[in-house]
Amino acid sequence: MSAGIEGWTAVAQQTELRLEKTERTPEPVRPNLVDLAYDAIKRAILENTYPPGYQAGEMEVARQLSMSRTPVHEAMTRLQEEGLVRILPKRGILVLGLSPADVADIYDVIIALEGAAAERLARMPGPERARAAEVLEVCTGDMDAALRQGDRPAWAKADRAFHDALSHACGNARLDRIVGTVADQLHRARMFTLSLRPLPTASAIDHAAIIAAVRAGDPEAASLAARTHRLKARDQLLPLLQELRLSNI
Amino acid sequence: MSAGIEGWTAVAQQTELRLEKTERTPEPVRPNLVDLAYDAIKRAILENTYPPGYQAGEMEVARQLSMSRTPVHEAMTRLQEEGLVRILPKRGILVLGLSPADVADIYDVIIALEGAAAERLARMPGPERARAAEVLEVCTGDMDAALRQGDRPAWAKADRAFHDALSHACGNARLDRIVGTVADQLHRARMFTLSLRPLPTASAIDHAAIIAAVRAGDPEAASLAARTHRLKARDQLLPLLQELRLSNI
DNA sequence: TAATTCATTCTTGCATGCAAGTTGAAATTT
DNA sequence: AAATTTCAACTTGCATGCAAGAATGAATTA
Repeated sequence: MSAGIEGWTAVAQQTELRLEKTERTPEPVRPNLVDLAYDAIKRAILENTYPPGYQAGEMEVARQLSMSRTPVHEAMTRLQEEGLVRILPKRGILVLGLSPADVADIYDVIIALEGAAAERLARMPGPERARAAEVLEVCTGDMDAALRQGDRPAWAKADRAFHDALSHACGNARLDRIVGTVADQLHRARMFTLSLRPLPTASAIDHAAIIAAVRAGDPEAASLAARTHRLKARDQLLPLLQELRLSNI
Repeated sequence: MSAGIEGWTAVAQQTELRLEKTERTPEPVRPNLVDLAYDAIKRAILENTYPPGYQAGEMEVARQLSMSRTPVHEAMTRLQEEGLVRILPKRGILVLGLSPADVADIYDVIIALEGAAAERLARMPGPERARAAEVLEVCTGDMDAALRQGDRPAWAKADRAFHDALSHACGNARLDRIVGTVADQLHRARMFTLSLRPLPTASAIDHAAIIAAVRAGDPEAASLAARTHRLKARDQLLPLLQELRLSNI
């Protein structure tokens, strides 16, 4: 499980958190404060504004978001369920880090589910497959473009878009949701090592293989390609994390 | 996604909900009311005390649990994330049903993840594999015993225990947690059709195959056996649900 | 009679109040 | 001086208060 760093000093003391509207929120017709708090805090964690080990009281976060404690409290509960923070009974929240073991676990889940998504996608009727393949190809194109310019953040964003599209297009909303949640957690680790890895030129080939299998309507091949792709990514990322000996991100 | 039944009459009007301690709760050193409410409501839904279409205000539920609205409110948010209820903006909560499509989606997720769990299990070092295999065998034994006595509920319970043990023993806490959540949702559908299905004598054989593959340390075979088992269950359950034309459970 | 408007009541979303529990340090003892 | 106890400030968990929004039904109009 997630291992937090107990004895850290709080770093992001007086940060101002923004309340922005994220896309993934279901249907925020009348946006409620809980969702706003949830999104803001989650973003702060994933973008390392709240680094692992950061400890804060609800009051403090509530002040930063200019709302009362109640919505923050609820948001924290949610975040704890996702494994991003731990609520220390009467001592506030602790932002958790990801150990290499955590990352490995997350990859297991993603590999299994994304494989299933690719398989499903390849089983869809032709027109839908073609449409999905086109979306995926656009993402891959964006990745190539970013790669040629050496723009790593843009590459990461396009890569993320590819994988989001993959699980989204498969038509299984639950699967999509779970993959999204788990991929969010991976995001931190990937961003952290983004500048340390060689430019991932191989990814484009992997993605092409997935797209081809989807186009061909070959579920087995699609699943295999998707899983292989993530496996390779995992085997590239994990040694880096262990080498860094940060042990936690 | 889950389709609720809009125009139902509330059935379980004055039910008294019990606050019992469930085993799955992480570490309830000092049990907080939110978890209590969450468990109680979830159990009520899964056991059909709150049937699909049941609509209730927070106040009402809070009274049944003899607590204030706040913990109930938080619990409802969690349950909505799991897809068990929908919060109707100012009209209370609606217990959702599972359409056959929902069940199919859930099976996709479980098949993928349980396959991964079995694979992981088969990759573990010998002693751990043996220990896990023994646990699994005990569950299978319980199933056989229940089957011989025609005790369907006992069989279902033992079957559940087998699958819980499988994902639990694989050592990936996140995977275990996700599978647990999703399997919970399946529980309703399975219980609903429990008396309508023929006695599932084939399950024992499937389980034996999984156990054998784990014992042999054959990840591929283990994964395949686990997935095949769930696939068969799905193909048996889904037609029944569609035939029942309840369309929602 | 049917449809529309209006008002009343109920319910939720969030803020705040209160009590229980925890932390950290001062004060006391050994 | 070290260890233990006591105490005060702070924080959370939950209850409650309040205001905004929605539903229901009455009253009015066509």
